[in-house]
This record gives sequence, structure tokens and C-alpha cells, in this order.
Amino acid sequence: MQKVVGKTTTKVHSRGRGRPRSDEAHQSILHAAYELLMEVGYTQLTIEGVAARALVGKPTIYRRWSSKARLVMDAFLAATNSELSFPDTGSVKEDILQQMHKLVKILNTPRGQVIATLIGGGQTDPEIISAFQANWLSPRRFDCSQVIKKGIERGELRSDIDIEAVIDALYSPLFYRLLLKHAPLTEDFVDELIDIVMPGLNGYPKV
Amino acid sequence: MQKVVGKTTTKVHSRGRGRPRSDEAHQSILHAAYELLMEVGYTQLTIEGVAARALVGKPTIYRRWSSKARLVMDAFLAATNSELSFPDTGSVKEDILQQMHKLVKILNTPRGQVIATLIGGGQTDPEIISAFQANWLSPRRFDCSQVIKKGIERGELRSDIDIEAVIDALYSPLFYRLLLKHAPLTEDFVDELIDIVMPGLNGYPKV
Amino acid sequence: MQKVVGKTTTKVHSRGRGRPRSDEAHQSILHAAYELLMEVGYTQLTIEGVAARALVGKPTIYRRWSSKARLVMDAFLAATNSELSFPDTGSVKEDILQQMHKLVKILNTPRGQVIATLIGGGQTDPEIISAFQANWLSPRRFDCSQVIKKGIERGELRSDIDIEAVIDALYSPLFYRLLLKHAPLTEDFVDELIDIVMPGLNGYPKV
Amino acid sequence: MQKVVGKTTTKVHSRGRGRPRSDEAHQSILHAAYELLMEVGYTQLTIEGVAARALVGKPTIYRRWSSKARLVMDAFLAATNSELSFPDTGSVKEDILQQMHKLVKILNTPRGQVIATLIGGGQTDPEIISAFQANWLSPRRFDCSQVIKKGIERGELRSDIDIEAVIDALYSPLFYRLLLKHAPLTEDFVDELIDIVMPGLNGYPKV
DNA sequence: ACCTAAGCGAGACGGTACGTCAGGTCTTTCG
DNA sequence: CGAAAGACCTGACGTACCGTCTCGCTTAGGT
Repeated sequence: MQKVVGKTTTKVHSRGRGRPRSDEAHQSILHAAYELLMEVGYTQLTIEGVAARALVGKPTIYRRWSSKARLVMDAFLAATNSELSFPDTGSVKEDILQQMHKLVKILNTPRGQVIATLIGGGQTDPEIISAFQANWLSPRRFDCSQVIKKGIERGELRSDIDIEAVIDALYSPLFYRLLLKHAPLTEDFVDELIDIVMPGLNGYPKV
Repeated sequence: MQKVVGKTTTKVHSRGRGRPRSDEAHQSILHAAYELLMEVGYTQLTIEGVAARALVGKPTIYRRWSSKARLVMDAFLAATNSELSFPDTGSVKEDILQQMHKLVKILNTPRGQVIATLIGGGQTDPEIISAFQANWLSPRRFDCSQVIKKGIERGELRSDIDIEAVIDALYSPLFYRLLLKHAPLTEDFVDELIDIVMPGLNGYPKV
Repeated sequence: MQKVVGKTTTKVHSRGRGRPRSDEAHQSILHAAYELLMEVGYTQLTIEGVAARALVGKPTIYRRWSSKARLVMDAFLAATNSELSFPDTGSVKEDILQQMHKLVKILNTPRGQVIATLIGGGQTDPEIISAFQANWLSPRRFDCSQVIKKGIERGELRSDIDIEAVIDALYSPLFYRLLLKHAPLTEDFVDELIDIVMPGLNGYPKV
Repeated sequence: MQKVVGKTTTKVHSRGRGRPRSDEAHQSILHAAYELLMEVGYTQLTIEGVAARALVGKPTIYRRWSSKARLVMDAFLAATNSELSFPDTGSVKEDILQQMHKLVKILNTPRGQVIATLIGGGQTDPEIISAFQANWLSPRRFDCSQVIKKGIERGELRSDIDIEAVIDALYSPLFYRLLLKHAPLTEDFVDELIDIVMPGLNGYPKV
């Protein structure tokens, strides 16, 4: 578990004078926040509740995070692990297929709900969206773009595709179902999607 | 503008005795709610704020809508017009392309932000999501599925596709960019998506 | 126990619509406040504490009293009874002597401490002083001035005295000892004071 | 301006090892405290405010004064000058009259307000009252009692009076008006008081 | 000339209470 | 007799200070 200090935390202290901030309190707050996030969700989570569970005063939280959104974002990121790496099977289609299956599994856990509430909360707090995008989404999109570029080099994929659009086409339906809940987010759905999208990327294009 | 009595409103009144409900108050509430929705989004919208702007008491709102979610959905739907119909050009690809362009235009207006905050707020309020899905999303997905079915009958599209998955593949990237804001939601993006997804649906499939 | 609506309460409501303010809550708050005033004094008394003891929400208190000072003032005045009336013995000296004895007895009870903390708190809140002066002090000073005037008419007292100054000369030492605590506030002290001050008021003045 | 080490300061340091306490900080704190005392009064004065104005850390204050009361008393006393001495005109009445005029002048300055808030704050902080009484009131009462004793020896005053009661009778009205503000504290009022009280003390008493 | 104890300003700590806002309910009066 | 208005209680908000506790740094005696 890696401490992530992204856009959401206030500036790291320039080794100024005064008592340094307690790392113990910091961790305790993030941990309490993440627990509550999974137990009651974003909306029901209160700063007072976090303070009480972390055995910390409210001002100690407000001193570090200026809003619930930012605290929750950091708590989420601090609990991130690298479970979403891409395999290297030699086939772009297979690499992406396997990683999307992993992603679907995660989105179907409570962690998936946390992601959903974060994106939801982000609709009224731009900072949370940009932090989520920068610290969670971007790294995974970057990995995916590397896989796609490798596929282009190999001639497995067309060279004139817009990589960002491809990634959107592949992954957005997963988030769409996560958020809209109009249909279940199954692994079969992933297979369907791959079958729909990959042909349009073929190195030997449309007849 | 038509009063929508869908899943979200409480039962219509049985013309009982006593003072009738003021239609003026009703419209005034919906109007105030929609305005606030555009100004501050779903989460920041408060029943008190709506009551104040509509010059109405809180119970007058609660008497008609049992929750913020239902009020907001009605306000949103009351402002709906049917600008998202599909053309009939004879080509599935063209029909969908044109309708998606219309959708993108709308998503880039304040109304797009309202949709975003509704989906966002829905992450912690299941009722919002299901009402949005039932009253706004479903009709458009139905229209789209009719277009697709017509394409299958014509032989323009493969007959073994999962129509729900196809609709997701086509439309979810638009909502994805609406919500995540990692890239602009342009009309060129629509063209790219169509180029990526449609080949996988061809009546005369992959080589 | 008489409900006093003095300078300290906000205007009485013009019998408008809506739920009327609960008199039960009102009395309960005043009672709790007075109890706490006697138990812990003005400074240690908190609005939260009053709310908790009165089984009432904080906003219910703030809706009626804009500050701790005004609440406390009203609580004090609501607990006022008319125990400080002047007798009519036919002798000014005797009338005042007896009433001052009564006052000393009261000032030596917890109620005396409440008065002390009110005057104390009033040093940083002008409103509390003026409310105390208007609702508690003034009536008693008026009674006393009537007694003095009667004495002047009778020829028992000089006619050229400044009545306000006389009242100050008589009563201020009691408050002085109440507040400064440099010496006990005994009934003998009252007798001493009368012996010192009354000769200066004699109808047949200084030789 | 003399550093006062009365009941209020903690023990003087035994000149141990280590860095000696900064006298500059000491003076700066007292000065800041007195300024704030005049600006906002005892109750509104905060240790944080003093520390900020004195450009000093909070612990530097707490190391020297264990409570707000003690700090404030020292700040008040450090700003004392001996402007309230008694003249020696040969007449008790004149001596006291002149000194009371001086006192009234002072009580009508901001310093008078400081005294008022000190007495006020003392109603919920016994330490303030006893320190004020010991370090400010007592010396002046002692001086006054000397004047009175001299008057008794001279035969100008009765020998059977209670000196403490006399001092109270003379001075308490001034503090009474300072604190209750029901009437202005003028020099004419002093003259009135003298006329009322002095006859009761005459060496050749009531007719 | 070093050591070391105690001071320094700064500022974070766990707390308590503040005064406010909005939630959803209840109780009046008015139409 | 039900709609409208507004007070009700509740709970959380974000802030201000409390008095204490580190920090990294002087500052001077003591060895």
C-alpha cells in the first residue's frame, strides 16, 4: 500500500518550523475513511464519523483535506494496488480481454461502488474528477495505450486509429453499466464487447 | 410542457373534497428545481432552496414528491423535448451517426451538465438512476434498437449481435467523456467511434 | 413565575400562519438555563448544555435568543419574583433598612451569584446590562424613589437631595461587596451603611 | 513601568542552566495583552490573540502565566501608575474629594473599561477578583483608611465609625455606575456623594 | 571549547463549543 | 378539510480556541 499524494492533498510542507504533522494520524484518517466508504458509501460518510473512528479531532482532518471529496479521493487512492496490470500474451485482443475481465471483477466488488460514488461525487466537484483521472485512470489508460501501440507495430492493428477513442470504445461500456445499472456487468459482456470493437481495429481493414 | 406522472410522482389526487392543489405551485416548483439543477447540480440542490425560489413551503414540496430524487427527475423530464429522434436515411450507420451528433450537441449544453449531475447523484440514490433509466434512457435505447433491428432485417448488420451490447458500445463513450472529462466530447469523436464500432457489426463479417 | 418578554427577546410573533412556537419548549429552555446558571455560572454555561438539558435542538434556542447573554437574561428574569417590595412603616429609614436586609439575604443565595455573573457578563455585552437595568434594577429603584419622595413630603428628608445619587449611595455598597468580595455582605453592614448615609439626608440638616 | 510579581506570576526562575527567559518576549506579551484588553475586553481576549500580536508562541505565554486571568492581571498591573495618591489638604473631606475626582477621570478613560471587564470577568474567575483586590484595590483602600484615621485623630470625624464601611460607602457608587451604566459617572456626582456621606461621619454628630 | 539544559517561535495535536444549514415531520391557520 | 406556512428536533457542518506537545533552533552556564 503506497501513500499517494496527488492533486487532492494540500501542498507538502516545506519542512517549515513547528510540530510536523503526525503521519500516524494521517494514516489513521485515511484508513477510517476507506472503511466507512465501503460500509456506508460516499454520501452517508461524514467527517465527524471519520474523526471519531480515527480517534482524531475534526480540525486535524480539515487541516489536511479541504473537503470530504478530497479526503475520500485520497483514501481511495491510498488503498490502490496494482491489480490491473496487462498480461503479455502476444495478442492485443487477448491482453486486453484478460485485463478487462480483471477490471470487471473489481467493479463488481464494494470497491466498484466506491469508484462509482467517486465519479458521482465528481460531477459536482471538478477536483475529484481530475484527481481520479490523474491518479487512477491515466496510469491504466497509459498501460493500455502501450499494448495498443505494440499491436500496431506488430501489424495486428490498423495504424490510423485514434488510440484514445479506442480505449474509450473498449472501456467506457464497463463504467456505463457500473453507473447506469441498466444491465449487469458480466464477463460475458466483456466478450461481446471485444467481438464488437476489435474487428474495427484490424490490421487488414474492412474488405 | 406536459406534466409527467411517471414512476416519480405520487398518486394523482382523486378530486376529493377540500382545497385543490395549486397547479401554479406545482409548475413553480418544477421550474425552480430545474433552474437550480442547472445552476448548482443535483448534489448542491436543496429542497429548501427550491421552496425558497418557488415561493412555496417545504411541505408543499414533500406532499407531492417524497424525495429530492423524484422531484428532480420530474423537473428534468418536464423540460424534456423530443429532439433525439432517429432519422430514416436507409442506412443504419447514417441514422445512428446523425442521432449521435444531435446527442453530443445536447450533452455539451447546460442540459448535459444536468444529466451528468443526475447520473452522479444517482450513485448514492438508486431511485434517481432507475428513474433516469426508465424515463429518459429506455425510450431512446428502444428507438435505437428498432433502427438496429431494421438494419439486421436489411442484411446491413450481422444477425447474431447482442443489441444491448451494441447500444452500449456506441453510446457509452459519450457518457464516459461527459462524466470523466478526460477528453473533449466533440463531433469528430462521434465519427471516430462509428468507424471503430460499425465494422464489427457488418452483415458480411470479418474476412 | 411570570413570563417576562423584555428587551431581550425577539419580537413576539404577529400571530402569523404556520406552527406556533412551542411554549413548552420555551419554558423548558428557560428552566434549564436557570438551573445551569446556578450550577455552573454564566461563563461555564453553554448553549449546547442548555439544549441538552431542555431536550431541545440548538436551533430552537437560537431561533428565540440571538445570544447566550439574552437567553440567560430572560432565564433570570423569568425566575424573578417580587420579594423585594418595600414595607410602609411610616419611617423612610426603617422602610429602606428592612428592604435592604431582604436584598442582602437574596444576594447571599445562589441567586446572588447569578446576578453577579450577569453584571460580569454585561461588561462585554452592553445589551445584557441594559436588559438587567431595565427589567430588574429600574423597577426597584423606582419603588425606592417613591419611598424617598414620601420621606421628603413628610419632612423626614431634605428636599434638595439628588434621589438617584441617594439610591446609589445606599445600594451600591451591597453590589460592590457582591462583586469585589473584599468583605462579607452581612446584615450588620447594612446597619452601618444606614447609619452613615441617612444623617446626610436629614430634614433638619447639618447644624 | 515596573514588573509586578505578585500573586499572579509563577515563581521566579532559580537562575538555572539553559537559556534564560527573554525579557523582550515578556514585555511584548504584557503590552499586547493590555492593548487587547482595551480593545476587546477580558472575555473576548484570547491567548492566541495575545501570542499573535506579541509575535510569540503560545507555550511562551503558558510557561509564564498559568491562566488567562493571571496574564491579564499582570498586564493590567504593569500598566499601573500611581496617579491615585491622596493629597494632604488638612481636611479629610477635601482630600477624599480631590482623590475621587481623579478616580472618576480615570474610570472614564479606556482604562476604566479595562477595570470594568476585569471585575466582570472576575465574576466567573475568582483568581481575577482576588488579584485585583490584592494588587490594586487594597493599596488604595489602605491609603484612604490612613486619611480617615488622621481625620478621626483630628476630631474631624467620629471615632466610632467602621472604616471599611465608610470606604465602601464613598467609593462603591463610582464602581456601581461604571458597571451598571444606569447613569453617567460625572464629577458632579462625586460632589453629591460627598455631600450625602460626609455628614454621617461628622465629629459632632446629628444634632 | 564542548556539552547540555532550558528557552525560543511555530504549528499540529485531541477536544469542546460555536452558530448555521438542511433534513424530514408536525401543527397551526387560511382558503 | 386539505393546502400552505412555518416551527419542530436532529445531525452534521466548518471554525475558533483551548491547553499540550513536538519540532529545529538559539543561548548561555557548567565542566
